[in-house]
Amino acid sequence: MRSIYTSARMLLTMRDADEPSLDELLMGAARALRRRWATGLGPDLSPHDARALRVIGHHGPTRLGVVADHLRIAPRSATDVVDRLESRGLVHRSPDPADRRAMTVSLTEVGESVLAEVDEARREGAADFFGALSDRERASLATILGRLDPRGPREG
Amino acid sequence: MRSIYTSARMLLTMRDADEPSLDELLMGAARALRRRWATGLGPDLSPHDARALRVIGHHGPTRLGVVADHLRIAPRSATDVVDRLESRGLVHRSPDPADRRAMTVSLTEVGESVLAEVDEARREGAADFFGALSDRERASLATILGRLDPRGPREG
DNA sequence: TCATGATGCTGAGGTTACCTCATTATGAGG
DNA sequence: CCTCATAATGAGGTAACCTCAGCATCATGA
Repeated sequence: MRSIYTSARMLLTMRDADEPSLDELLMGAARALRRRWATGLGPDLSPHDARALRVIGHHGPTRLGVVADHLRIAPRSATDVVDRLESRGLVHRSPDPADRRAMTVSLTEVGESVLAEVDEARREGAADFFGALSDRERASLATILGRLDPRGPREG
Repeated sequence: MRSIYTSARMLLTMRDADEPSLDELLMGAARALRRRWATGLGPDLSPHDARALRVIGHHGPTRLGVVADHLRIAPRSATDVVDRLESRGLVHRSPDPADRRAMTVSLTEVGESVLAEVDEARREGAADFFGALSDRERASLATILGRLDPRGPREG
């Protein structure tokens, strides 16, 4: 209990006022990386649509509901997202052979190549972004970030 | 079976498939912190409105246009944001004494106390989130994140 | 000093990406 | 086979943006 007040709390509250705090640094870095990725996408594909493309491409033939889960949107909204991608020729629907109620979505050839570009730009952006760090720093960063609890305070 | 190569590129591209990459770790950590903050806000204040409240509270009497700049929205949209906060009694408009075209926005007493709560929840959320780390790890994380370029690749 | 153009806010109206609810078709268990 | 759950989608609504136009005011320079 003492450590909350003697260490963690101190480090987080008694810093110099003009230095960014840890949370600002973290959010700033995330924002910078997101911006870099977004500019790499070009004007024709929103980050959200790119994400949908990645989900579908990674998953293979994907049910609409699965797309919704991964994008954290309502199932009904996945229909619209897929409609949009389909109208641009990036994906196509097929009936799910295992369940005649369901549709699966897959990438078209155009979709595959667009996804390859997106993935490459993304990988390149990340490599460039983290390229400012040394190998040791990258390893250290990965270790530390890995120790942060990605779940809420009281969930698991 | 991984090779002896440990260069930067290798670290970024030849990781184990089930281990999250550095960019995933970073975005995951940012998302976790954002979620923690959002749940602390309660259902009555969106993250965006909370941000507006912080901008106004930190700035003192703030022109609508300044609010727009900080929220990265069009000036016209700042009017709506301030309308909403005003209708909830959190801020009030006053004419700008230096420019009779302009309005400034300030926190009401209620706004001050809501902002104090928001700030406290935010600070607490961050302290709790980074509390999983040791002092050394926090210091190291701050140093490393500080070395990442928050600007784009070719801007400054 | 006054015409001219820029600036600050807001009314009007449009777009977009969500949402809920209802409907249709199908699956799955008593 | 009857009933309930589930998958996708049509219909319709909402919230948060946007642009454009308009009004008041400021700033400039002839």
